[in-house]
This record gives sequence, C-alpha cells and structure tokens, in this order.
Amino acid sequence: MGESGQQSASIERLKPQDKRRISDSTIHRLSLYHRLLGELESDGTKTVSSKQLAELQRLTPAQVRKDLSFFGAFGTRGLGYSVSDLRKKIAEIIGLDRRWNVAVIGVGNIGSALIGFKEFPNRGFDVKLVFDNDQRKIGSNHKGMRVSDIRNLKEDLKANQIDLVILAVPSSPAQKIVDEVVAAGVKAILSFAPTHIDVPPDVYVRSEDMSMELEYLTYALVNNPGK
Amino acid sequence: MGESGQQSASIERLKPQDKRRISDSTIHRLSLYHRLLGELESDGTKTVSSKQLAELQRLTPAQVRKDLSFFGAFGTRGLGYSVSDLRKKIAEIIGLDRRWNVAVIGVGNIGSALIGFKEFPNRGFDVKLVFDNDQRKIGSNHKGMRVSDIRNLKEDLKANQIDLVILAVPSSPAQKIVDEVVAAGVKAILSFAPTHIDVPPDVYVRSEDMSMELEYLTYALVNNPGK
DNA sequence: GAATGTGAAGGTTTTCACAGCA
DNA sequence: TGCTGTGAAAACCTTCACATTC
Repeated sequence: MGESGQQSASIERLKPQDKRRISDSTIHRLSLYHRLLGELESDGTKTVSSKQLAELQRLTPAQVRKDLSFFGAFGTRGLGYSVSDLRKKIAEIIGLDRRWNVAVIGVGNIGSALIGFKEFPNRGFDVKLVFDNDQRKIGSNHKGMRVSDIRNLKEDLKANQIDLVILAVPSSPAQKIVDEVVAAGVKAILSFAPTHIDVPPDVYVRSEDMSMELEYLTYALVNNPGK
Repeated sequence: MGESGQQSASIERLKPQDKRRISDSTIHRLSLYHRLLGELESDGTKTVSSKQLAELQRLTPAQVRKDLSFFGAFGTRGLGYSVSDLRKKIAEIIGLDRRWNVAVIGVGNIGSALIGFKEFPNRGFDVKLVFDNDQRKIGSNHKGMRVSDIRNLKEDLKANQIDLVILAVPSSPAQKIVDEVVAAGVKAILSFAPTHIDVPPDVYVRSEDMSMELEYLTYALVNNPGK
C-alpha cells in the first residue's frame, strides 16, 4: 500500500484518479471489456454504449461506466464510446500497449499446452523460454521451443529479461522453484501447481487450480438443484 | 432466485443455515481449505485451528470460522477442528463426496492437456468422453481415450450421464457447441474459449481465459512499480 | 486456558438516480 | 433526446470482539 512507486516518466500512464485501490473485479472486467472491444473492432463496429457493452457480458451499464470512471472519462455523452479509442485506453491501463516475455516452467500436460497456445502471441505474450528437469526432455524440441535445463533457471530468466513466469510443475517442487524465480527478479507468476505459493510482497502470484474450477461447478450443482 | 429446489431426500445434505446466498469467495475458500486439509491429513496432522488454517493460506482466522459457520459448527471450542472430519464435511458441502463424469470437447492444446491430467481422478473427476471435429483425430487414441465424433455429442453426453463438460474449442464454434451441450441436459460447463458464453439460468458456466489471467499480472506490474 | 461461533461494526463494491453535456 | 459520469444509497463481505464451550 501507500504512496510509494512513482511512475516511469517515459510513459504517461493512465492511472486511478483518486488514491483508492482498484478492485480485482474491476481489473478483471476491464480485461473482459478489452477482449470484447477487440471482437467489436473486427466486426467493424465503430461506437458502443455502456448498455451494449454490459449486455454482451451480462453486466449492468452502471457497472461498466463506474469501472471506466476510475481511470478517466472516455466516452461522449449522448453517444457512447469509440470502440477503437476505448480499446486503446484499456490496453494502456492493463499494460497491453507493449509485449511481454514469458517463460514456462515444466513441460508436462499443462506446460506443453501453454507453449503451443496460439492465443498468447495474439494478446501480447511471447513465450521465450521453456524449462524442465527431465534429462530426456532437455535439449529436445517442444512445439518449436528448445527445452532448457531447469538448473540454469535463474541465469536464463535474467539473461532473457523474462517478465512473467508460468509455473506448470507438481506441488512438491513448486515452492523451491518459485524461490529461484523470485531470486531472478521476476515479479509475476501464474501458477498451476495445486498448492499455496509464498512470495515476498512485491511479487504477484495468481494461482490456477483446474480441479478447484470444477469444484465451483459441483457446488452449484449440488446446492441449487432447481436454481 | 427464490425458494425453489427442494433437496433430494436420499442424501441429507449440509446446506446454508440461513437463506442468504453463499458468496463465490466463500465457496472458493472452502475448496482451498479442502485441498489444504488433504495435505495435512497426508502429513498425519490430526487437529487444526482456524489460526493455522488461515496462516497457511494468508487469510484471517475469523474469515475461516465465518466461512464454515454458514454451514454449521464443525469445531470444538478450545481445541480446533479434526482434520479428517472437517475435510469430510467440506467435501460434502462442495459435492466431493461422490465422483463426477466429465467430457472434454476439443482435443487441441488445452483439451489434450486436461485429458491426461492426473490430478482430476484424484479429486473425484473422471474424464469419460473426449470429442473433436477433426476426422484425423476421431477414432484415434489420445492419452488412453478414444476420440469421439462431435456429431454425436448430444447422444453421447446423454448416454454416458455426463455431469460436467470442459469446453476447449476456439471461440467461433463455442456458442453453437454449448447450445448442444445444454440440449443434452448438462448443467455445468467449464469453458476455455476466450469469449462470452450464453446459457439458460439453470446452467452454470465458468470461463477461464489464460490470457486474461496473465493480464491481471500485467496490470499489477504496470501500476504498482514499487508496491 | 484455548479456540470456536457469531452478532455487530467497519469496509468495500455495486446499483441507483440524476445532473450535465453532445 | 440519449447516454455519460458520479455522488449517494444499498447490498455485500470481512474483521472485530467477546460470550461460550471444552
């Protein structure tokens, strides 16, 4: 928290107008708007209202306007928003006005899926490095990527200026690997290991547990039989 | 909403004590507790306090107790909770006291990763069917599963009593396939298609967009340089 | 003494409703 | 007239603090 962190001067960034922290849900929805605006742009749609933006995602117009209002006033009263302008603004807010270097650790089921994931480059993410600890995999080609030895993790992450790490390893070695990743100076980790990951406060972790996603649904099935 | 949905009489289910809807965050944390209790059980830990349960996940003890209190009183004052009892209770709440039949639609990158995902059977999910529309894949073996023709989707889902569908297809055909799935009577869908999915109100959808997960992190990187 | 279970307080997020502008 | 931008109200969620129980 607090008033730390002056922005790099080179980019005049859109940031929250007041000092209030922006909620996770708002960030999530901004991402959603950004994705939808991309679809609309491809369709050739020029302008869009908060009402339309909301309906297409099952949200409320007020919600859409409030989310955007934290960062500025991007619309035109009586008219709505310019699809391409709004998309650019949101891209700037969530950091999609640049490309990001990604490393994938673990070339098992999920790891190899993500390496071959065509959506990533379209959305600004370039998988630059791939690691494993299995001698049979190291050096081999996996969907066009050469698999590196995890023993060189720290050095390779630094040398290649990796911004984001995707962790696709079992739970048992996960924390130890994360410690290495943190030591390499990486500040953002997307983990698929089904266990809690501990990091210093200046490092961001997002944990994805596929089974937990399904459990959400089973809860709903079991508890809302009719809905 | 409303008072619909009497429970099936055969299972005496733990349900919310008051009529207030349980929040998504609570369900998510119950899943987390369940996972952690599993680890503790393997370690041979017999009892656990809300304080411990909280610290291991970076939550507060009050939060843990409140979450549980919506469903009953499972602890012993002065002592804490029995690891194995609490785990069983939570399993019952989120529907993990039974097994679930899953179908995976789309045998691309993510689809095939999930088919081979060993964590699923450990957590109660059995992948029973796998579909694709690619003639070269249909009939072939993918990680031990025979790939079915998506043209028989509706019939096969019904015949095999599929509870949950995992959708791992591109955005463009996603909605059409979902309509089929819904017509087959399936009430829960986990979608990896990076687009909004529309379903009737008695069907539950959870959407996972890998790029959006990364975007969360880029927002943090760009906006909290020092944190 | 130790830790649960829970009303009440405090904080955050969403929705409302309308002033203001194209 | 139509739709944005935004304070204020309402709903919701988390934390506090303490009576209660083992």
